Amino acid sequence: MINESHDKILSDRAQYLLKVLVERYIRDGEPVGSRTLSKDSGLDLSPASIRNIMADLEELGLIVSPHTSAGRVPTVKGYRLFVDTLLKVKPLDEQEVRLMRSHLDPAETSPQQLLASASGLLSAITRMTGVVTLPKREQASWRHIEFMPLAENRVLVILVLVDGEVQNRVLHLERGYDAAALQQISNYLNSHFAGRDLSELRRGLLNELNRTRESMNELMHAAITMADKVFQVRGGEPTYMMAGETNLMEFAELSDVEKLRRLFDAFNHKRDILTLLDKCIAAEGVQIFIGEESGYKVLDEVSVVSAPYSMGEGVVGVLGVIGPTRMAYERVIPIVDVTARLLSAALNPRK
Amino acid sequence: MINESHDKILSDRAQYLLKVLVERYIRDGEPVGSRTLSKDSGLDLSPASIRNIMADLEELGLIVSPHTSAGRVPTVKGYRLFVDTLLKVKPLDEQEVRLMRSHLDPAETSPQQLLASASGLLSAITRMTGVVTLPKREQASWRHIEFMPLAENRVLVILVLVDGEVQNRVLHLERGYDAAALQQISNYLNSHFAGRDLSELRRGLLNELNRTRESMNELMHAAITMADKVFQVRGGEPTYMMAGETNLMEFAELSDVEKLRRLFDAFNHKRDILTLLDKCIAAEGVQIFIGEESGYKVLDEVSVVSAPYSMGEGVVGVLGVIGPTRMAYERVIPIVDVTARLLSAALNPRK
DNA sequence: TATTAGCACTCACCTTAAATGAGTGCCAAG
DNA sequence: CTTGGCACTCATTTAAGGTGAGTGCTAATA
Repeated sequence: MINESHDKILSDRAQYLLKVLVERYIRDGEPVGSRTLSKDSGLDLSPASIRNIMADLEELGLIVSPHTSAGRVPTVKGYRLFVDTLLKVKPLDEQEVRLMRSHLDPAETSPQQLLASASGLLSAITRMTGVVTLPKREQASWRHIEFMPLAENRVLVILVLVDGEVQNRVLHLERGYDAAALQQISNYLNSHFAGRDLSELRRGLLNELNRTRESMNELMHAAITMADKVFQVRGGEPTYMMAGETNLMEFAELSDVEKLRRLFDAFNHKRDILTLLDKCIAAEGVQIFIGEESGYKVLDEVSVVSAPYSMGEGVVGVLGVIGPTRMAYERVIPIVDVTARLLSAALNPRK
Repeated sequence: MINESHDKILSDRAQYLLKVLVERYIRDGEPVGSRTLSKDSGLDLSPASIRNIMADLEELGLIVSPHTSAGRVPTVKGYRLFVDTLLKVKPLDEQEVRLMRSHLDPAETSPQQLLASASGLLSAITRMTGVVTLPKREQASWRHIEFMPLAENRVLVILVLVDGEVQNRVLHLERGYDAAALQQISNYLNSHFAGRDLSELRRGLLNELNRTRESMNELMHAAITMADKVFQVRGGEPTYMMAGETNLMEFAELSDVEKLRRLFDAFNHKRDILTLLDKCIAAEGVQIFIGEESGYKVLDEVSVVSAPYSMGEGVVGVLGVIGPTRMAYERVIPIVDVTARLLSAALNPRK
């Protein structure tokens, strides 16, 4: 009775059986029993022996049975072991990659459209939900700014970033400026600051403000405070693009309307999903959150497979796939990986 | 046996009973039987008499029983009669209107945001799905256009409309232009054509093209063909904003995942919904499509209540609510009506 | 003629019980 | 260590009976 099985290293055979079990469960979604496993494994073992091993696996918390007389199902820990050490990701074949590349054409008119294509592609190819976070732009630089008067002291700001993305917002000011004044302000900012990195811009502005404190005319002062306002509120809250949400309705484990509703609500509120995806932006390659690992209750029954993509210098966003824990990881992982690479390439036609 | 009931005019009493039945069914979603109706109606009639009348109503196709021993449920025809002649829409009380108005603040920074607020408001207040089509802009005029060179013969076009909305798109051209040339082109277009109505613009352009055929320098020619390109493809396909899709999951009649999936897919494909909503743009006030009336199979189980809204001169878009056929029309109708008015008012601060 | 009471009938829905069968744990023998 | 055997568990299925809401019809009543 000495508990020597507690941190017992899994035998190769046990690991192999876990692998077979997970694969089988992923394939058809039903608890797999000892007899099935015995046949499926190809090993020459009787169901009874399999049962012994399964008992070990259960003791280690890698599998559970949903109820007494059902087969076993992988736990999160089981999936984790599976994807971390048992899984063989077979690279996509050339033809698939070519197909994917054709959907992420760098000649696509705008980066925005590229991102939309990427999430659509992920969703279409995996038949699950594709998601792409919009680029963090702290280190992006802008190339042109334009101001335009609106009614009642409001000013429309148009900001063009180097990659051709256009942002616009409306500023409420204390006083109005006429078109000519605004034109001067635009000119001043464009000639002095265009091309600067957004994060270093504010420092530059403050410097300028100090340096020229006395000599400065009112217009320049206005220009600088206005620019400050613009870049202060930059971009609103970050967000993402999704595609294929409805695909998730096909999966039996989500066929409960209440669960679906919670999941979709989470998609709409975005906050949880975003903070989760943000964790991946630091990581190097593909990241996987299985079920409850994510830490969000709504995501208990789904897994997220993600990978960062880059633009210009560094990583700026994350893309991925959301689907049931019981997803075909060995397929999804390379798909996400390749999509991230292709997107990065498409976003950097220069290189 | 002479069929004199065939196009019999409904007695007042029968109509009244239909009204009570529909109201009751809307209230708690279950088939209503003769006994319930007898009590609910307030009339001093026994269930047996009610049954006779219900038989008449059924013969006229206004109600049906889902199965032999259930109560009766309104048919589409029944709902139609109900909303057309039986329904008393009570106007919203002052307080509600004030609340709604506060959510559609004309000081809202951009029209886009106003539309988003409107659909959000509709969804929040009805607990169903709110939808707002984006304005048709054929008659809108623009106030400023700007071109900016991108890599590889592509040009970024920024178009500012009079209401402050900004549109941008990318043109692929046969040859490249440098920043200076594009600047000249912008200047030319802005000084000659800004403020023109978009629909008459192309005519103006063609005239100009003919008038100055020989005397024209290459740049002007480029300007005109470019502008033509811009305004030709104006705006991509029309679309709409939605809010509260997930609210529909609460309704029992849509608790079937398969139905939900089809409905949500329809929302995503937009085409059917848009053509349906477009029909309403011509109508004066509130329009109602009940179930299959819409002509789209996916919408069989839902109703659409819509009203057009205006901006500047005429009607430019439609907003509305999508919910189960069994919705509280007497509440939804005034809500949609008022929202349309408030939105129109907010979009026309001048007037 | 309109209304009503009475009655037989239908049918969804619930409860109960029994049968089924996949799967398990454990033990003793190989 | 492996295996056959065996008793046991328990979700799932099937059948059967009971319940009750609701109906249509008929005949009596006002």
